[in-house]
Amino acid sequence: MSKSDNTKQFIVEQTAPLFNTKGYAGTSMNDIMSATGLSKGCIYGNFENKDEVALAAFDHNYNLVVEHMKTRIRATDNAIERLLVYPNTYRNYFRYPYLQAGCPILNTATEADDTHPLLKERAQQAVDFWRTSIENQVKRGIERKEIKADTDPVEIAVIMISMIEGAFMQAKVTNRTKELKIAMEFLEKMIVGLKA
Amino acid sequence: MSKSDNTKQFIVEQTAPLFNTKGYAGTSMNDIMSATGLSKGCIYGNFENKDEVALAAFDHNYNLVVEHMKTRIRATDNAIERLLVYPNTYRNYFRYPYLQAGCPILNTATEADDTHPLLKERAQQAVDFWRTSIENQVKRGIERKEIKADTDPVEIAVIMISMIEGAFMQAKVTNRTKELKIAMEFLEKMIVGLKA
DNA sequence: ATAAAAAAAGACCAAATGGTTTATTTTTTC
DNA sequence: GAAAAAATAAACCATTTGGTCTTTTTTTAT
Repeated sequence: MSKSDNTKQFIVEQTAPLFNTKGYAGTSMNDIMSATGLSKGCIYGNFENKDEVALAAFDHNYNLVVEHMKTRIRATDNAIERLLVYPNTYRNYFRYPYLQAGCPILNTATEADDTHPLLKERAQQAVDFWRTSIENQVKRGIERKEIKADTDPVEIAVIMISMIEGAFMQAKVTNRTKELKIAMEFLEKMIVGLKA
Repeated sequence: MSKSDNTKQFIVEQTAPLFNTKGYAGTSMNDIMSATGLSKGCIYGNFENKDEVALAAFDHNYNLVVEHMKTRIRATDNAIERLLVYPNTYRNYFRYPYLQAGCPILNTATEADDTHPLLKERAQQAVDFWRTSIENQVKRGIERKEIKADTDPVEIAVIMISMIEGAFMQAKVTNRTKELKIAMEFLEKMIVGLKA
């Protein structure tokens, strides 16, 4: 890894929480400079512009979540358990630094949907990938007779994502986990109810 | 109504969609000036600062949603129908100009949760009020024997709000209503299933 | 050890930011 | 219809914005 690759990585790591907290419009080049302790020349030597930093920061935040899920999902041995990883993770979001400022997908989607096409596209791809992942997990669960055959994979995926993101929003804005807990418990009951 | 009351109202009406679309950090005084066609002096003659305009704009957006719900709910004659108003409205959000840029609660909550205490408080109050309203509707429905006695009002409220906001986010970021439709249909089935 | 190349620092820039102040216009009151 | 008051326009301000350019430092290759 070259020096600049290193710096690039460093900038992304330091600014990713910033963008997730303050949003794209709310994060300035000055914020980026003080978060990294680097000069403007250095930032612009490694990235074209603020946009590129923001996109890299989103990718980073998103990847952290995906990697977390992948790791936990690998540790399971049936479809029901795999699905339970999602509500279980989000219910304890405060344990994971990259979720403390909120879900990067939710934050980016709501800010960028009418303002920033590139970020919006990233958020959209993230949502689509998430939905497809859940769908596939349900499908494979049906094939392996771990999940009831009449389960609708798309419906399950949509319900899970909606519930998680909606409940997460409430947790963040109320500083309570009561609603999040209720919603995640409902989801867990629903998932367990899919058992074949 | 005095001249300035009129202008104040005008400024709020013209900027409310702006703030809902571009967010607080993304909306500048210049945006406000061109949206209203008024001078800076006039804006600052009617509002202390950008903050005050933003808060008034949120209140306006939020009130439009609340009034819409109230009106539709008044036209129903049982608890099940009343609950159905929510998924029914959000599923057709594109019909209502004040929802086209997104749900003001969701947008404000996700932007302000870590950045703008005053706006955050407004969003929090909105969420709390919404949850309480649904809870009360469920409770009254139980009293009037329109809803099953073993229904948990809090759980229903949390599930409804989470589902609506989470599905709405997906609709906005994907430019599709597929997910929103699936989620709202699920909600509707669930609500109808509460019938005593 | 040194020359060349890469990376980082920091001075610089024009434009935009939120906000104030003064001037002008409009409205109200008598 | 004139004087006072209120509302609006517009010039102005310091600061911050995203971004560039030149200089200095650090790294790399010989």
